[in-house]
Amino acid sequence: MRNFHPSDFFRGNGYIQKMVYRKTAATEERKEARRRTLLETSTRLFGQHGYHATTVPMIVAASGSSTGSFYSYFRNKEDIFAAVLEILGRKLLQVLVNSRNCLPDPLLGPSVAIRNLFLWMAENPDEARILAVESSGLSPRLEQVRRSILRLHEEHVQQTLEEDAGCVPLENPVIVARCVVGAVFEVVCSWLEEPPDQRLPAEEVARVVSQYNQRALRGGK
Amino acid sequence: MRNFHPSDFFRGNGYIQKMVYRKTAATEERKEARRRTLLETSTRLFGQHGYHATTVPMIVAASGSSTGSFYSYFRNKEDIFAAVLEILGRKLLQVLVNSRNCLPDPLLGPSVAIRNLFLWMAENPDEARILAVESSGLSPRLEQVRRSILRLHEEHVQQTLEEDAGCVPLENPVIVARCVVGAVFEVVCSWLEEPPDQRLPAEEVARVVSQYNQRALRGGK
Amino acid sequence: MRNFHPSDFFRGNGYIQKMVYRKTAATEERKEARRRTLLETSTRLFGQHGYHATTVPMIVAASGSSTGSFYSYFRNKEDIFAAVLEILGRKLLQVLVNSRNCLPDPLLGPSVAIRNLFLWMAENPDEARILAVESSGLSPRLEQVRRSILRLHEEHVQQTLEEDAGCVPLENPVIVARCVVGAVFEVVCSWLEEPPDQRLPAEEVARVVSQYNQRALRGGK
Amino acid sequence: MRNFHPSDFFRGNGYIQKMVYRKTAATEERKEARRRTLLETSTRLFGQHGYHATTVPMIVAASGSSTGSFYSYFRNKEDIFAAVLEILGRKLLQVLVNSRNCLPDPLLGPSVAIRNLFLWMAENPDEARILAVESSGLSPRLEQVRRSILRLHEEHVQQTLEEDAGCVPLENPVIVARCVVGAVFEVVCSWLEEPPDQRLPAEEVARVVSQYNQRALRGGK
DNA sequence: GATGAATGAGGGTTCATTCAT
DNA sequence: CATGAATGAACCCTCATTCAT
Repeated sequence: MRNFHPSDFFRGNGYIQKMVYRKTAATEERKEARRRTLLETSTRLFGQHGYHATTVPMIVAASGSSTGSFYSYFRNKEDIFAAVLEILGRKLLQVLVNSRNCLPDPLLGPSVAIRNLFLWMAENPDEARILAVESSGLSPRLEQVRRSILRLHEEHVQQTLEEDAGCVPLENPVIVARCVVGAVFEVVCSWLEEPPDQRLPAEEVARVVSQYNQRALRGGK
Repeated sequence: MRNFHPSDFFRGNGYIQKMVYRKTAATEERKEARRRTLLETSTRLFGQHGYHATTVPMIVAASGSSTGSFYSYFRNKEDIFAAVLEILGRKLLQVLVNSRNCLPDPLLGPSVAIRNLFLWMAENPDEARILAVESSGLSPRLEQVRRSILRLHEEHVQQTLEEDAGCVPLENPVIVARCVVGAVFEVVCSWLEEPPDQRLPAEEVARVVSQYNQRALRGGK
Repeated sequence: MRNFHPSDFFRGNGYIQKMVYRKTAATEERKEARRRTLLETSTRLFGQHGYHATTVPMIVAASGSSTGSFYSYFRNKEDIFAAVLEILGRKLLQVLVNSRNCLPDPLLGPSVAIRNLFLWMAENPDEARILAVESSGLSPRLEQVRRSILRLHEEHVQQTLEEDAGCVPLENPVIVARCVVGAVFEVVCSWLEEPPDQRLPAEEVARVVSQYNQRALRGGK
Repeated sequence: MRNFHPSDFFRGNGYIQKMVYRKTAATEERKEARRRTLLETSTRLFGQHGYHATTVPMIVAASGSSTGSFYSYFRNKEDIFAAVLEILGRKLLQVLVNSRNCLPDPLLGPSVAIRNLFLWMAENPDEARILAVESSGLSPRLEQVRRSILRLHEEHVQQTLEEDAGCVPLENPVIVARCVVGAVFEVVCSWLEEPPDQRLPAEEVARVVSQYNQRALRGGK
């Protein structure tokens, strides 16, 4: 990376924070807040209208910000989308990790995780749409971000499976993990596209999906 | 539909063929051929570059046609994409129907269909990408077309399942069908995104996916 | 050159004219005319406001054209400026060539050419400003075009000098040629920047410049 | 000038120093130092990248300053460029004056001055580029600054010529002075644009240019 | 009927400048 | 007084679509 950009110096992206000229804490906080606002607003807009139909003017208008400000926080539109994706990836992972940690019975492992995954997506339709629908077919860079998120989840699913003694021995856990993700995403998207008043209760759908995968993974046991 | 458009009078879209100016059969055939060329070319381009990155000039240049001509066959870019989608939907259904018809043993039903679905997509990467990736997150109209295709397949899967005595009794076959489709699409896409020289053989992946779903559907039996 | 652009197929730029689908002569002519209009308009605007202050909207407005049209004739703003420069280069060379051809006495060679060069620039202030002022300090590509034009003229001056028996033997004709060009450009620009009612007559200035260089070249003889 | 600006009260621009809030000398010095840093940095940047490609953020970053600070020293970007130009003008004049003062033989006057002018520019490429290339074709105000600098030099050259008894009687010394300046600038710029390893030695080029003008001015004597 | 030149709205992005802190 | 975050006008450019030929 040769040409730096202000956004390179934000916390948590692996670059040390240079130029710590003792800025007032207030300013720093406002910056963080604005950045967060931009990210939240664009998550909503990307989820509702998709990547291409969401324009930078739309984002800044909805955030009460300005074009110039936007470009001081993010290198370009692709950049903010990538940031949104990464956040979603982390949230998603959190859902899985939490599912594993708060487990009453380890035998339920995959089943509970899948159920929670579904429920989280059902409750966060914008996020779900971004992850499952809008993040595909974009630029190579974004495709890569998306892939790396999915890979993380695949790995997590894989681990969960391997820990689960009840599982049938899996020939190719990576592919199986993809099946799980694909199934959940597809069902969530279909469910979200139905008019809210005609939907089955999320809980019920979650149970069906979870059961489906559970059977596939544990051979009916 | 208030304003008619030449393309409304093409065969097979529910409108009777008006404007029977008694053209020579040759002309009619040439028109059909041109339309087909446009559709095939744009299938390739949409599959390779995606909906947004494929421009009308690109399509007509690659088809040896002209912009004006394009717009006499299709109302707009969305229109040709919808037409492409519909064709793909029919091809996909054909794959499933054929799988059912040429079945040695009805007990293998879902398993064989899933395997064939995967193999067809692996052999037709452009078509696969369009169905699984590029057709999501576009305009509401296209979303609807995509949904209606998937619904058809869900119905087909559902039928196959219901005919299959070996299946565990399915609580909600529609959702299960979605799981199947989602799993297959996700695995195909991941597989297509891997560099060709690092991919597992299509046959093998197909077997794993098919097995996964088979287990989910038949409870390991 | 990998990505072609419509403008690549214009006459006279070294690319064979492809796609000669037997277009009507009228259309071809109108295209040529529009292209010429764009070039002439932008020559004027570039000369008056400079490269950076001349915007594409300005050019198309003054040409009675449209943005889209502009970009079908020229790849971008840099491209049209390069085309303008090349035309000016050819015109300039023409002035020099004509000066040599219509020469009453070969001994007058350089002197007459310099005089005509000055007079042509004085009569075409926009063109003069572009060549002498506005074409420097731009992008590397444009710098190169400018340099190649100047090199051509240097070569021409050099030839003229070498043919001229009366010249003092020149140690380094390239540098001398640059002196000539530099002197003429600088004097023209200064002259053009004076308010028209305070200027000396062009003829007189031309004579002084020409004399100056004549003395430098022929050592007072 | 109606609206004052802090920078109006800097030394040496004709305005008496108001606002004598009796600041400590140290503060005053720091301010001067900062201003000088900004000027030196921007000289380098303007010379290397040109006026338009040099942005205010670039200048302040390279100077270790801040935007706000920048605008307390200079009214705007144009302003600092004008200041840079004026400094360069003074330096240039110094070169000429020194040449005249340290002269062993007054007959060599113009010749030595031209040689020194060339050598100074060759050794200070950023400054040379600004004077000869980047300062043309900008805003009217900057054009005026540039012109006034050149006028100073023209006057100096003119004086030198008039003192030089060996000169042929000059009909129009102003124009002749412009010829000299133009020739030197053009040769310097061409020379600077050649890759350093292909350049003739500066000394040699200086000699040729100087000789050329010497002949023009003294008629070979 | 076929052509492709023309259109122009609207996209992403930059950067000089201001002003609250 | 110094700072640098915020601003937004204006840039260049693309491309879906129309329509005269």
